[in-house]
Amino acid sequence: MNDDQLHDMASGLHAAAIRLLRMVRREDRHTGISPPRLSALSVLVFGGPMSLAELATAEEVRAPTMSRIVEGLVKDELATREADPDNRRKVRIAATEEGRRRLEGGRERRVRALRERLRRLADSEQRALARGVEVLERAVR
Amino acid sequence: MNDDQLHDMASGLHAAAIRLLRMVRREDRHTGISPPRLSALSVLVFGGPMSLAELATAEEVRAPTMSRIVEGLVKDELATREADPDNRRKVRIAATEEGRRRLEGGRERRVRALRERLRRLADSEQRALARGVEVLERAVR
DNA sequence: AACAACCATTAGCACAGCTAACAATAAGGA
DNA sequence: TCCTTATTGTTAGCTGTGCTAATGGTTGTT
Repeated sequence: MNDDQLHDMASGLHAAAIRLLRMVRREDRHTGISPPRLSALSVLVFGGPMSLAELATAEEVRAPTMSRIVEGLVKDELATREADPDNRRKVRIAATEEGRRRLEGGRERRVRALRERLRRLADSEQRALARGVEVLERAVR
Repeated sequence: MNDDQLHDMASGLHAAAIRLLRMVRREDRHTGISPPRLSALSVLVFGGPMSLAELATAEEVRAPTMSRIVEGLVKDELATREADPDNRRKVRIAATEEGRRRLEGGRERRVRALRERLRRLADSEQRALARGVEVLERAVR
């Protein structure tokens, strides 16, 4: 595909992604967790325990900001924060079981809402989208 | 496609959309406009002038929140706010030329960043993704 | 004319983003 | 070893964004 075609595709994909996430985000109010905390928790659940700096980098936020987000997660018992035994400057932040459950419940609601949308498509459209999603997953990795 | 297959596709699409937007969002720092203001400005540019309630609904925030976001846009001369002549309870909010320019510049940077990613894909992958994007655009409308 | 409904703003709270400054620990060189 | 420097995280203090409750105007209704 040439530059203009790629540009048009990127433009359409960008707009669609915005609409998609705006749609599913409505489901998050059921979790009772704020968006920044939910997002950080997601990184902990899928990425495993990590230091504050790692978590801040993953969320594209500065260390002081993440420090307070973690503080909130710990207060609500969704995560734990303990000193790293190897390097006592570092902290090791991890999701709790309750954190895992709450995150997974929220994510499941998002995915189900999206699935209901996709269900309305014709079967040929569903298959075309499925192939597109496979490609997209590699492209954004 | 059956329920499980749709669920898997929805799950993959959801994760990919998150990664995609997190990626392109980095370009926004060049605009010098905060994310909520940029998003509201985008609705004004693409949706045309509208009332505060309409803008708040589009952004899925409450009226007082949008009132202050608009206040910021007006202060920076990215939008105008004037009384609706037909119904003086309402306000008519519109993007300024400068607002249009700043938004379009930022969006263009986002799309270009995404395009560069898509460029790396094989031609057959690009075509498959293009078809998927067409389907997706209808699904989220 | 009185009352109700609607639209936006203001007040006041909690939280999220930032930079600057600090405290604690680790690493390295004289 | 001891002093210096780098690294890691937190605290302080600011701006901005989200909410609910309350208020001020305007419009519509009876």
